[in-house]
Amino acid sequence: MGGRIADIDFAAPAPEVAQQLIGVTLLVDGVGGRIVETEAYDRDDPASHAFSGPSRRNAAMFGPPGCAYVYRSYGIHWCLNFVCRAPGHAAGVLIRALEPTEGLATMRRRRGVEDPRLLCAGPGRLGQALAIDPALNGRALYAPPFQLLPAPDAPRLVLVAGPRIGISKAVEQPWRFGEAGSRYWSRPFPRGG
DNA sequence: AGTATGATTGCCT
DNA sequence: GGCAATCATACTG
Repeated sequence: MGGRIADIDFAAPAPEVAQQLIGVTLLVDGVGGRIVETEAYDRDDPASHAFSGPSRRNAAMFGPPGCAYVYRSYGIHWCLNFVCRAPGHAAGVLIRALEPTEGLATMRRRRGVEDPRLLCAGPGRLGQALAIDPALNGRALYAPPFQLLPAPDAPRLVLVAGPRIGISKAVEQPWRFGEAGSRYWSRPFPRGG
């Protein structure tokens, strides 16, 4: 089916894609791990980069679903999103945390820390650990260097949800999702997990 | 042109 | 808990 990669339907609304992605293994050049935390951003979402219309930075969000949207955060970090819904809709899912499983030594070297819980816990840390950079902006997620591997135990995954982090608008929207009980979140969820 | 604001992190007290 | 780093974008004039 068009738009479907691994077990993910990128044509679906962002909150659904954000939940489908939990448990999926994300690798960039063979380095990465299981996605344990995501956030959804929709086109008509005051907290989204796409809310104010197309710009040079968010152009990838207005492109086809199933591609990467890479942006610079606070002038320092490179953060990775997956574009979803129809082309031009400009919805996306921010990948916020991984449970590291592949390329631990590489990620430790890139991050400069040993603790596996500090390698990919947060969008900026994840970007550094996976060497996310602007060259990946707009690239398809179904082709190298990206790999998305289905979660073998997806039906058994238990998810938690809560408000998104670091935003000032639409703060009450519970569009942050995580794998219940994971020790690799960027921050705890308010009540569950 | 100038100013304010971030989908953050790490270091400081 | 506070705050600097650092820069693209948005908003003001």
